[in-house]
Amino acid sequence: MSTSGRSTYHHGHLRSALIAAARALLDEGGPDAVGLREAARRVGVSPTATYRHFRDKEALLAAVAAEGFREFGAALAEAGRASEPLSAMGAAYVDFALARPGMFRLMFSPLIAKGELHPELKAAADEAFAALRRGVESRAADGEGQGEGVDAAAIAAWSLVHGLSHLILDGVLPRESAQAFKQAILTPPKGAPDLGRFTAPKR
Amino acid sequence: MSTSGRSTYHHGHLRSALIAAARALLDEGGPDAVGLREAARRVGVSPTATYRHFRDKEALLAAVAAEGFREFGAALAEAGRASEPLSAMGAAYVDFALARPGMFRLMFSPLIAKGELHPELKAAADEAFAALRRGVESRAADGEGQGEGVDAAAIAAWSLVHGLSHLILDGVLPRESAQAFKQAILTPPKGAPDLGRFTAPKR
DNA sequence: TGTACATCAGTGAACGCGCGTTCACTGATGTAC
DNA sequence: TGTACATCAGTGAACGCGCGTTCACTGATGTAC
Repeated sequence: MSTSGRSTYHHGHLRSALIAAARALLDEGGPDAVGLREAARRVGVSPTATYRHFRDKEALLAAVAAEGFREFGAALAEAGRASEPLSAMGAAYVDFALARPGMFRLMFSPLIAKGELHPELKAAADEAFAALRRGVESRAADGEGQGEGVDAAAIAAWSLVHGLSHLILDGVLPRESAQAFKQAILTPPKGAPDLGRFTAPKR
Repeated sequence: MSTSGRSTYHHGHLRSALIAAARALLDEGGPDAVGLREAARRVGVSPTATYRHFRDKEALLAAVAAEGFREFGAALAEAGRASEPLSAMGAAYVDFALARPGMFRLMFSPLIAKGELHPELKAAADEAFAALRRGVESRAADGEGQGEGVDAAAIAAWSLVHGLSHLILDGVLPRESAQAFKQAILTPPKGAPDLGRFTAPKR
């Protein structure tokens, strides 16, 4: 029952407890603030115990990021069921980034990009991105630009929300205006940006 | 003459040499790889000597980032003189990010965002952003959406190139396709995304 | 033209810190007979 | 129903590392007279 005042020698849910601790550190100080020792300390366990559950620090980070991608993907998928999927997903994207900056950064950190080493992470990330793509495709379907244009449209839309998220997160754009920005940018006042017009890139 | 095999007790250009070393570290391993000790080591000087020229590590990073912003601003300003300023500037933005990932990351790192503490950095950043804004304004001027729309348009265009840069840098989108992406996204095939149509956000 | 001396730009040793990881270990659990 | 024993999940001490920063210092430079 108590997390810190553990009385039994065996923890019981150490793996998930470590992930939770790592997430807390992530929230507090970003990816750089996550450490095996500190996570173990918070859980009330020796640093060594960590290695029962994770091969190394990177494995812990990968597990955390995988959780993040699963939640991210779920949020995007749900937004995709709205009446205006594209703008709802864009809003969901930015909301996620602003609500969990540390997690967002970790998810897109280059450390984690070595996907092959962490299949669980790769799967979760792939699915989140697939949800994103589905949203753009649904939109392109009732516009004119199909096939070719979809890739570029997806990339443009993705870049837009991703960039907006980062600019706010990094303190370049004011945080308070996030809502206004989102609405202004994501709900075109009719006849405005059709992102499905471009030619597709190679891949 | 020789940088490493220094014979004189006094270095002569230690400040700029440290900045250069820090830039090299930045290129090699990103912001986290920059350290006072390592920079000093590369210049062939004791760690302590650093403190003659920089109050602390953050001051060194700020000086480096300021250089980055000056070069960034110059590149943007030059692109702004092209026949299609907006797309030229977008291309210049992404080029800069891809050519100097470490610098780009440092420039937008939250550590540095405490602008007030580093006036030189703040000035350089402000000017770069002003150049960016001028580009968008020039475009909005010959379209219909003026005044109100400019802020949102600038933010949208900025978000687009910023997000694209990050997605490529982070290995989410393939690097090889950068050129194709840039062209597809930034040179609208006529009648496509007019980013000047939105209502302006609060600030 | 020479010299005293303040100022400037470095040195070298040391501090405390927190980190990831390895080692040999011990306490708890659960399964086979 | 009890017991032997393999397996599992932890402990505790130690490793080497590199970091930012401070201290008291010394060598070089340049200026005033």
